[in-house]
Amino acid sequence: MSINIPRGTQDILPGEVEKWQLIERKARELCERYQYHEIRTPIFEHTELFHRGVGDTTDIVQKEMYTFKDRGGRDLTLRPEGTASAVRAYVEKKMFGLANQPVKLYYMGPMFRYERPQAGRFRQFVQFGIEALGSSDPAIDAEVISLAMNLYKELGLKKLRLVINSLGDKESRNAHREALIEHFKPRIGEFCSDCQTRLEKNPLRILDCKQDREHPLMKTTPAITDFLNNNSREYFEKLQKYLNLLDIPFVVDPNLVRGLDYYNHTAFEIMSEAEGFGAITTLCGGGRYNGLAEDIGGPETPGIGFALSIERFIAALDAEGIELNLNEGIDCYLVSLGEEAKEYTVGLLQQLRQAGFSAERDYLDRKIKGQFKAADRIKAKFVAVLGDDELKNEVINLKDMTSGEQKEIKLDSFIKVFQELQDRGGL
RNA sequence: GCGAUUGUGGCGAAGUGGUUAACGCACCUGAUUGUGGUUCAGGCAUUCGUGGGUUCGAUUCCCAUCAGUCGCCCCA
Repeated sequence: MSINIPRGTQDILPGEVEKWQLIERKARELCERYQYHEIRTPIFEHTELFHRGVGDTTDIVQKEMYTFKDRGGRDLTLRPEGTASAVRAYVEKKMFGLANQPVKLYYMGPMFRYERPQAGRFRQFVQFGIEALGSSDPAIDAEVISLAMNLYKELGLKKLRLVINSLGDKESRNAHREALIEHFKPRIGEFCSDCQTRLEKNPLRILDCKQDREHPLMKTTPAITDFLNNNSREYFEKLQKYLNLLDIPFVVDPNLVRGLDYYNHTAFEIMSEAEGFGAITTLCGGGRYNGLAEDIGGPETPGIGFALSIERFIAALDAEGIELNLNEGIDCYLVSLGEEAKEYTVGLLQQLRQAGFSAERDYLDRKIKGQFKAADRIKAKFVAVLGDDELKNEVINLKDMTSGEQKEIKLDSFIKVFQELQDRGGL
């Protein structure tokens, strides 16, 4: 029996990996423009970090973590998300003391959650995320959102839906929480068992329940918007003003509740509205997490960020039928006939590559026909044929594969002629 | 954790309780002894996911198991 890939993981093969590379390149380039700088943190952390950072009541911590003990008995966990690590590093490396403030970071890499895989959900998946630490200006909330939106747009996504909400500050949240409990308590028996346990632990999550969506009480829930104190309300209004200023369309959804405990004030989600997308449409999620740094043992620090999955990004591109501009094809394929010519093309191939061209040759002792087929298959723009005749006359036959034209070129000037050819774009 | 569904060559996909398991694509060879994308002819499964059972006989029936896919919960 051969061994196969672990459940919920993927091999990304050549042909598909180019999409990843393009998105990764775009993301880095965009971060550069926005002045977010990469941070690389370990793929595993002390389990405690996620208990404190992500929150004990979350599904992630309760049932989705890859937790293990190392040989020294340390309790470690493969990171299920990126924010906790980034903030841990921020605190541990005392980045709050840097001259450059706010601290703007980005990361890209694999995350791990033990879940049943389905469309858009994996056990190992790749997130790109950014974090802005040290500013509580709603303008930076807008900046964070705009970076995500721009990344999607620059790669061609159109069917996007940005949903925002405010969870308010601590005071607002508590007031809302009390109101929710009061609202649901009298008839909580009519709700699903999950919601019944949510009532005391985290009543906000009831709003997210899909099972009880039709219950009459769900239509009259006290909205967080009505419980925002002046400070929170003002913050939310400013954010909306900035989003309008940036021409970023959005809808306010008072029921938007993010699954992680650390969020307050701004919460947002970007979803794909493409037809034929799977059941999971969330491409990107994020929000403000003032207080998280403190929970981890650092100074009081405001922060905001998002995370998006590359897998879902690609799924959205595919769903919208967007062809990425991946440069395909190689510059030159060398066909050789006979042992002597073959030896010669080994050197020629090297020269082409050193001159900056993508070039390939046959390594399977194929006949000329087979070599041409191979050249065609990898979309060679040109094929250079070197046989005994050419070698004798010190020439090489260069064929333009799009036009079919063929020309004899002096062997010793081949690289130079080939270079000139590129500027003209053909024979 | 729960549910549905699928598992036949490199890929897609028929099929039947019984000597040789369709077909398409891809690939290889030749027609064309040094020129690709077209055509034609040939070639390409000694595990029909794995293990067990029923049977004279199972790829087809039953059970178990593993894996994939999709959905629920929740999330990126």
